[in-house]
Amino acid sequence: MKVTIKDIAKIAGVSTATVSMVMNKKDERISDKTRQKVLKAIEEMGYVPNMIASSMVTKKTKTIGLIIPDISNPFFPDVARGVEDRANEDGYTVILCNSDNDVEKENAYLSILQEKMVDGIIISPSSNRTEFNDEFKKIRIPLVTVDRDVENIENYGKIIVDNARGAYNAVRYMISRNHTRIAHITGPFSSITALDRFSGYKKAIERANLTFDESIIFEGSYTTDWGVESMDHIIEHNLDVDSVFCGNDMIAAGVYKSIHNHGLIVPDDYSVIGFDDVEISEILSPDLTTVKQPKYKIGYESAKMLIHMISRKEIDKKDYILSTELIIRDSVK
Amino acid sequence: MKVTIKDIAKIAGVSTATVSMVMNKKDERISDKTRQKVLKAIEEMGYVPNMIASSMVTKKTKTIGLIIPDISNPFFPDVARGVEDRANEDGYTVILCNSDNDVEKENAYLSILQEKMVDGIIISPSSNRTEFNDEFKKIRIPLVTVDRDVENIENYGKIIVDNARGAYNAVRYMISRNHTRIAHITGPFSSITALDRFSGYKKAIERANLTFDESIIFEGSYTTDWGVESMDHIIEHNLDVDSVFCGNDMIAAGVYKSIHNHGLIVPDDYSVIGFDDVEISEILSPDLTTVKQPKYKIGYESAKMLIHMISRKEIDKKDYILSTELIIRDSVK
DNA sequence: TTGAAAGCGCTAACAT
DNA sequence: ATGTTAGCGCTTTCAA
Repeated sequence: MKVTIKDIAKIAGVSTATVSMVMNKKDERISDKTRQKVLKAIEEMGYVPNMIASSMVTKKTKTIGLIIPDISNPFFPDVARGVEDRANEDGYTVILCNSDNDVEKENAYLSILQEKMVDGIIISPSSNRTEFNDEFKKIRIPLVTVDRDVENIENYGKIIVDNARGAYNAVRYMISRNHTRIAHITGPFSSITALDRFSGYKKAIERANLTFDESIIFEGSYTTDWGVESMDHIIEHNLDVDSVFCGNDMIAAGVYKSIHNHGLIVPDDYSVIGFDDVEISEILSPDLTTVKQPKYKIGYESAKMLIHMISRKEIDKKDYILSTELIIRDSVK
Repeated sequence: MKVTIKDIAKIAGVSTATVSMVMNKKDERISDKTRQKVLKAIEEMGYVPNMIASSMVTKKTKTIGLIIPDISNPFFPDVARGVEDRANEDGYTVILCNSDNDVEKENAYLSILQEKMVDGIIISPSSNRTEFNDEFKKIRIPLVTVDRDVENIENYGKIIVDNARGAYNAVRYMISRNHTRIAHITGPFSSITALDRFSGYKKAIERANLTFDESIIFEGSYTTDWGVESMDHIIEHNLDVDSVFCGNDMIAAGVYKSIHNHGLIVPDDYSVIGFDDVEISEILSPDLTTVKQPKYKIGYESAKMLIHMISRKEIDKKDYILSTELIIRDSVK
């Protein structure tokens, strides 16, 4: 039989109310003698408080939900880590949910989390989500969206990364190093991040009075394969290109591959810049110059904002825009 | 005000027991008319069942805890994903905990998880754990250990990977390709996996009647830096080595780096084999030959075993040993 | 400084 | 086929 607060009360010869108070450090006015008796009983019996029962009355589970597309995507582990670290600081625990960018799955998790009475939710919404008058609208607990922006939902917090500016700075850097024909290999334009990075690229090109050339824009997926394929095309068709700005580091890795496969050299033959700064950027040789996303910080700050919303019982509408940082390594001539 | 089962009962003009029954699909003997009334009320009121209250009586939270050293370590996201997928199949949700290989933190999570009344725990125990007569012994709920083995605890499940055999096969492969001076750059021998891989290496060397040479064993950490440092040493001291078997892929990445930095070529100058098969092994050029760990499967099977233990209410002691696979790519001559 | 007791929202045994 | 009711283990007034 599980030992409960009643057992402790009996052993210590006090009431359950007293035990509860010392457990929760609301024991300023409990005599030291009583406190010791209680503590001793707890120790001896190996009492483990039942937080479910406590949640029942306090209406707090000290749990938050984290919904992301896929923890296997190298972008998210650091985000998750940031969330967990911040949550942990305030005694929260986090439930991890992978949505696979599937709106159905996302909705399912959204409602399970609410049934489990989590105190709040952090979500990186599926890029396929088009209708927001559904599950999202029904959410009555604190919510913060991350990374991908979502229109039409109210009463929620928002952490975003300034992708456009990150891209802009990267391309400007290339231009400052005398590159004039900068290709852009990007992820799908159905994703807002890809769109934003593209717009930053374009703006930098135009501001520098270079000609924007659609034929050296390669829209595809955020994968190594897409990087290889696009770069193969550039090299084999002998396109007039001196450098390439990649939508993310995976694409950049593919670009490296293609360049090496053709017996060419980074940055001598082509300069390359990536985006994200995942682990691989320091593994590639030469080390990849890339736009660093504050992944850990994204997670950390979103948890911070959420917890703030939870404890203030008020909705904190302020958006939080995080900026990127250009990490200059060795892939630009 | 939150709507509760009572409200639904009132609106539908039935008892809470009835509502409960239709909610839980235990409604074979509820008339169709009543069921419809209930369903309609639930729909109209936007009723969200309170699972905490239900856990209170059923003693099941449908939640499992997952304790790993660090989700940012590229080995774990796939494991976590496997756990979540299997858990999800049976309606379980998972709480993610990062221990940082810190026994204190691990113990803290172990007790929090029990307070939260999780139905079971999957843990990749800290390699620093030496005493098992502590928190571990006190655990009264289903538990399965993963990846790292732990002695002296009973009543738990166990998923292990045959590291020794994986290493053995890798080294044998190198030998079959006429390598005779195979260096081994490995992680810390405080970790059982490093020890096992080393023993596999040694066995392969000895079985082939090659001489085991301690001076080409480099024990350090599972990092790129350690790979660079060790390989630099090998090259700069001109050690008699024709190939290197690495304790993991990060080390192999460092080895590549060092080789490239010295203007040498993989595999022409040195053949290289890694361990784990994380994403980077396909990003390195040439593609890295490596020993693949079934990361996703490790997670999936551990969750499967755990859920089995949970639902059978009996402890399933059988260990489950997963094997590795040598993925032959282009880094061995 | 401490205890008694109500009640959180639900399920399950027992009635009807 | 459906309703009544007693808890589950805790916290929190309110009394003493």
